[in-house]
Amino acid sequence: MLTIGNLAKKTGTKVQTIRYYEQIGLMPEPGRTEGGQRRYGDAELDRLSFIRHSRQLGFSLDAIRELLDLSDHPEKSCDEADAIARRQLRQVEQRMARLKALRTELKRMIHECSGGRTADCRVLEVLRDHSECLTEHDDIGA
Amino acid sequence: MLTIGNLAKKTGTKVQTIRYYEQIGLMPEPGRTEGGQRRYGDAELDRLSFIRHSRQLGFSLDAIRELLDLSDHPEKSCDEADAIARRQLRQVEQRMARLKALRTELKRMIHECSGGRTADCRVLEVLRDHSECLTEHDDIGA
DNA sequence: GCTTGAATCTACAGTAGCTAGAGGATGTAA
DNA sequence: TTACATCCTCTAGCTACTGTAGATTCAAGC
Repeated sequence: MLTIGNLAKKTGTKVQTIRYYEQIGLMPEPGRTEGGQRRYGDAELDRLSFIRHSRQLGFSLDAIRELLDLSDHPEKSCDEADAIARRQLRQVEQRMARLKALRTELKRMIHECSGGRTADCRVLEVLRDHSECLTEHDDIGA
Repeated sequence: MLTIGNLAKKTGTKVQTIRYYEQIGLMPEPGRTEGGQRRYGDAELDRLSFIRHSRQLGFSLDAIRELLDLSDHPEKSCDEADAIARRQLRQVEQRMARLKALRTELKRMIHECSGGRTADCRVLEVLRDHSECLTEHDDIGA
C-alpha cells in the first residue's frame, strides 16, 4: 500500500496533481486509513503511470479520459483509440515542422549574430513575415 | 487601417486574445476612432503576426516579450539576442526530441491497432508499462 | 438622413492543467 | 512519547486564453 507521496515519487507526479486528478474524476477515490490518509494499490499506480506518460506525450486530459474509458470497457472496438492516436499524430507532425523551421532560423541567428546589433538580426523578421507562414491559422492548443 | 476584427482574421487570432495581449502589454495601445474603437496599422499587424507565429512554435509569452524588447531596442548589443536565441534553441531541440518519441509511439500504436478490440490493443499497455518508459519523470510544461 | 445589423466596447467569469500556501491532523521512527 | 515528515482540506494563484452580458458604434442600403 502506497501513500500519496510514494505514489507521487514513483510516477514523477506532484502530490497535489494526484489529488487534482481524483477531484476531476481521472483517478478513482482510493481507500483511506483510519485517520483519513489515502492509500494506493497497484491498479492505481498503473492508472496514474498511464496518465502521466500520456501527458508527457502531449495528450489532453480529455483524450486520456477517452482512452481510459476504452480501457475500462474493453468490449468496445479499438477503432476509437486508433482515431484518437491519428488525431494526435497529425498535431505532432505539424508541431515538428514548425519547430524545424524555427530551429534553422535560430541556428542562423546564432551563427550570423556575432558582435553585430539587433537591427541586423533577421530572427524577428522571419517569424513576423507572413509569406514564410505555410501552415497559417491552425490551432495552437494541445 | 484595420479594425480589431480584421486584424484578428489576418492573423488567425481571436478578438479577445488581441485585447488580452494589449492588457498584458504585449501589444501597444492602438489608436482609436472618435467612438472609441481600436484601429490598427501595419506595425501592429507585423507585431501580432510575430507573436502568433512564436506562440505556434511553443514560445511562452515571456520569451516572446524578451524577443520583442530586443526588437524594440535595436541599439542593444546582439549578445543579448544571441543568448536568448541559444536558450530558445535548447528548448526547441528538447521539444523536438520529445515530439519525435511521441511520433514513433503514435505510429506504432496506429500500426498495431488495426480492427482489433481494445482488449487486444497494446496502446494502453504501452503507455501504462513502466519498463518501456525511457525518459521517465521529465517535465511536461511549455 | 435614417434604419438595421454586424462589429465593437468594457467588465467580469470561466477554462485547462496544474501549483502553492495556510493551518491543522496523522503516522512513524528513535 | 516526542519529534517531525507527511498527510489532510481549502483556498487562491498561475498561464494563456475564451466566453458572455449588455451597451455602443460603424457602415451599408434605402
